Amino acid sequence: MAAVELPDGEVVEAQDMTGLELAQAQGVDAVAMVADGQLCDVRDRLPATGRIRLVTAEDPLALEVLRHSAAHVLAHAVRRLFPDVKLAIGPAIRDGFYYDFEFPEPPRSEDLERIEQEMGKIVKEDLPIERVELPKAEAVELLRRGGEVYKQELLDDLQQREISFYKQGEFIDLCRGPHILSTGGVRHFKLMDLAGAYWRGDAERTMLTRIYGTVFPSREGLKEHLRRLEEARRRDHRVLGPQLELFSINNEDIGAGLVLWHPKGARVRQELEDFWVREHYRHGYQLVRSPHIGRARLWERSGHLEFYREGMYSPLNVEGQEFYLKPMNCPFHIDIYNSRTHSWRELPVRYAELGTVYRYERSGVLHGLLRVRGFTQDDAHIICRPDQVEEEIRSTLRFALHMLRTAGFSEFAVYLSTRPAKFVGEPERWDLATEALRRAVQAEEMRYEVKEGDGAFYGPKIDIDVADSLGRAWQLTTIQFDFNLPERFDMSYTGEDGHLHRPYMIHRALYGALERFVGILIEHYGGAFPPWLAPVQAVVLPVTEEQIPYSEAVAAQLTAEGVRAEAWGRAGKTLRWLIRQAQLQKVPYMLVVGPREAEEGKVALRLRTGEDLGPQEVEEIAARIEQAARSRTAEL
RNA sequence: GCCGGCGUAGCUCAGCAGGCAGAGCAGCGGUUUCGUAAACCGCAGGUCGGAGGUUCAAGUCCUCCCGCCGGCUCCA
Repeated sequence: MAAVELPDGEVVEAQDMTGLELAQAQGVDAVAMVADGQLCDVRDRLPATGRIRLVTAEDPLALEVLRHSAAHVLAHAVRRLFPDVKLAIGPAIRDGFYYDFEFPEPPRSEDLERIEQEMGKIVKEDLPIERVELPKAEAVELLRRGGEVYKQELLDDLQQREISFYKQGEFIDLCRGPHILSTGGVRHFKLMDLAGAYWRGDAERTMLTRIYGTVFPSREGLKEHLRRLEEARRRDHRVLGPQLELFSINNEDIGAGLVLWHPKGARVRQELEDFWVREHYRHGYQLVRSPHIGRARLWERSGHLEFYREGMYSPLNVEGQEFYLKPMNCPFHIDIYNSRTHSWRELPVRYAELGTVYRYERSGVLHGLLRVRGFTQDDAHIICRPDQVEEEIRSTLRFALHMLRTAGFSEFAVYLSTRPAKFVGEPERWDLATEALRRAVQAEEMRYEVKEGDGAFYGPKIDIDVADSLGRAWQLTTIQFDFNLPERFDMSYTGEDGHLHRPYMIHRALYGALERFVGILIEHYGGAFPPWLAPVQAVVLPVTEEQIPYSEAVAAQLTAEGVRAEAWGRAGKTLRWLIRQAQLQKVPYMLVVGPREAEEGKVALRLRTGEDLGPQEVEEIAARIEQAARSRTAEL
């Protein structure tokens, strides 16, 4: 007997029937069921024992099923309009679904509308979605007749004897399921985009056309989703960057993926860097600096030319010698370490550098500040003894969280990546390092997830993702062991025993890259930086032209007290206009001065939040801003 | 790199099927002297991303290049 939980919580016993039959008997509108946490088709037979849950369309778990069915409706519509398309795959994804097709003629973006309309018809027709099981030989024959070369390839990989298809009206598709019961359930959908996608993600193979869409059980769900997309668009750092005069990047003369930091963006970055430098000194790091280029032999020795050449800029030739722009800082730091011998007593050595590197990224993957070709890593290399490894990882984790929390993030996800199939170094070292990583996260009481075999070929690692204000995850911190470079550069220290030993080396970046980090911060804060990062902290706004001299005096006084303040008064500009400008520039503090304030030597404080705090002494306001900046809170 | 979309004034965009390059904002000049998200009037501003080509005529059509945007296994 299987115990089946109904959506209202009631549990009934059932056997020898399908989930669908039970649902119909119970008058339940089930679209899927969950057995052992696995989503499965409600058309399946109930298992003999175990606990099953029937899921309705409203259940969040059903969303995946709905999306997958929507992908079929999309394929159905495309097949009707373009009978010669070949179908590839059409899964549910995080925000919706897609389907990959091979079109005889690539469709144009205008075709999306037609396809959407046809999908609407199929939904209205409310075609029952049925499952058809075929013996493998028949399945092969069916796909062969239809000329479905991609589906045939998928079928070749399947081991089962019975192959499932799903059929709705005249449309049939090889599919694992599960699916909702009829096309009528796919009401609130929208096609989002058209894109190219290689078959199986392989650039060597055919370029297919991918159509993206999204679908929700309710109109409100769809509207809310579109609203969130709009909100993300409003916070897009590529839009806010130029608007807030932070940076520019689309300059044909300079080159793709190369960033110009304008004064305000440079100020934000400078504040971050100042903080970063101070904290690194406080945490026992030594700062070093290294050049932007190095001779070919350096990169030969490091192995970069052998394994990372794709990612490097072409060499420069100077006086018959080849130089490369650095894609990483590590070889330089190692060279500093190797410039003399080291005793076991002086480890750990921690070298840190805001090191600007250049990497060749394929033109199509560049994206604002988030993916660029020239960027500054907040890099460091920790060189230590085996007995120090665990404590180094622990303190680095604490340090990372401190840096991320200060920047305004409070939700983290930690991932531990272990040894991959192809690796260098001794397994014993891998084990020690991996265990040290594991014990360190446990000791810090951080929840973490293991990504088995996902480490780099040269060592295991821990990555930290943060969630921003819209709940999006960004990978920032990475802490990686390296068993490759210490060998290649023959790094050593003299142990207590008087012999030379190979040290452990850990690469780590906390923010990742300054460019990317600032991009993420812009989106996280929607451009409204906390006082310590705001490029302009306060603007003084005169009510009439009469108060311009006074407003300038106030700004000068604040500047003298260390506040980033500007006087914005201009002939002919009303207070309303000035406030609007300040709001658009997201300046945290607006200091209004009219005749009354000028008379009393005060200013009226208005916050970016719209709050009006009335007249105050200038010193009072300076103290307030300094306090907010010093504490690095987001509070104004 | 590849597929699709795009590039018109500093910014946002209009310019339909080739036929004299437009608007709003910003800028500049003036008027207004104004109390918490856009006062009013005027002026100036463009090798239509670049280079070729088709045409009597190209912002518009074709080719190449540059740059930007969405995407390129979240696997039936």
